Amino acid sequence: MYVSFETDFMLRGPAISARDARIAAPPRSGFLHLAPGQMLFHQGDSARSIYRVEAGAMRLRRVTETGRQQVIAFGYPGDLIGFPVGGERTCECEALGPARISVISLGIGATDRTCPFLTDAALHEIGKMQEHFMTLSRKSSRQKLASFLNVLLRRAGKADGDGLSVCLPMSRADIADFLGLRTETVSRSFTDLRERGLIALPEAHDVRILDPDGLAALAEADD
Amino acid sequence: MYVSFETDFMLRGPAISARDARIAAPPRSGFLHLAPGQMLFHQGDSARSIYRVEAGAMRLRRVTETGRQQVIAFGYPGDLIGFPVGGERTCECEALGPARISVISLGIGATDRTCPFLTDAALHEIGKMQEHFMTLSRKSSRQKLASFLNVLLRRAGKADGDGLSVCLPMSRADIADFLGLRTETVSRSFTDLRERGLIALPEAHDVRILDPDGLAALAEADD
DNA sequence: CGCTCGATTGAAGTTATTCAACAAAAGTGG
DNA sequence: CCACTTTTGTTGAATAACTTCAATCGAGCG
Repeated sequence: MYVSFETDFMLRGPAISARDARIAAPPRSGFLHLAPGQMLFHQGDSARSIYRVEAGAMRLRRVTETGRQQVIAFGYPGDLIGFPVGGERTCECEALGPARISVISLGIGATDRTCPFLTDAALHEIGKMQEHFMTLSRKSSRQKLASFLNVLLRRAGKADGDGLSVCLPMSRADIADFLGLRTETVSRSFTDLRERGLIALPEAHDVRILDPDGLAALAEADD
Repeated sequence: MYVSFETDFMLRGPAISARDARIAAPPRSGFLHLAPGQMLFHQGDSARSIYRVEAGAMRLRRVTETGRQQVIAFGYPGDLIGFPVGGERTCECEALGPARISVISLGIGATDRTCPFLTDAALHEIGKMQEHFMTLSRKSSRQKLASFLNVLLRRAGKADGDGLSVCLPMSRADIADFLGLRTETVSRSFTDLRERGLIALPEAHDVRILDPDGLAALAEADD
């Protein structure tokens, strides 16, 4: 979950491209049930699989040699996570709450039918990451938060009475780390959006979206 | 070119993984010679190929529906650029100076030998983009610039007498856009690095690296 | 030679961060 | 189940950082 609305691909499974209808869904070698805080994988783990989030939410975080940390993405149902680079996981992944994960084995052969699937998935991942670049740069703190909530709304928004609401399974610190801000700034931005009448915060991890259009407009605004 | 030091992969060509030695270099259907400012492709172009920069430098820029622009990456010799997502280019690409580009056709079949190549390339691209996330977030302007110069030094650094130098084919505005800053801030950061004795600027587009270790230390510092 | 564009610098204004205090929620152990 | 501790979230005030607006400088070009 970066800042992308292209959920169709991930939710429906791999695209069956017209130019090769033989591409099928990849084999799933099993399901995992994770407890809150449980690690799915660590940075540097050798890997021959990727994962699909089936339920719950995951946090992907990358750490540099110097100890600098950065939340790279959040994994929501339908998201593929854990793309191995050079046969290794490039970040660590932790469950934010109870989560169900399906394992997609990448097999061993180059002509394996998983290859086109993996290629397509990796290319879509690139597109989603590019979207996230647009959010990280040149936006104010409240615009970043508005963008973030906007994406979450489309990915995990639920009808709530006559309105919409989003649950935030991650901490303020996680959100701050993801958006390149401090937790205090995130907190202030939440307050800001609330005072502007765009959202309501019945609880810290439960956001009611009062003005979806206004939120989207703020997220994409040029000023 | 994001913020990655993993140049080996790109420079040597596709990795010949031990588990499938049949993976070969992809077919190259031709070379292109671009003039300064010439576009290689536009956002939204349909695509069945990727490109490899052979000489020169390219700028990749993404534009939103609202007109917001963002420099996503720079393409240096050895870099693969133009990964199509859903059969379309997701950004526009312009030559920063005279450039030579090789075209890598992605063929039409799923079992084509280009698939493992493309998969590997896309996965490496993901890793490089993750590195760039580390630079965009939570770094000061001079740390961002130091990181940028540090990468350029490793990608395009040349021995210059008894020292090192880097040529910057892009404008200050491009650098600012890439790092999520303003041109004035980039300019001030250059001055800052110069006054700290880390670099010298004989000309605006010609940087001498006086203290490579100090530059690298600043780029990764926690303070 | 004069023009234009890109780069730099200055000063003021805005925004985010830092440090600190407090409040609220979650976890712990009796 | 309640008191206690710890963690997490919010808010305030001061500082630092980046941006904005404006002016200047210099290189490239007609």
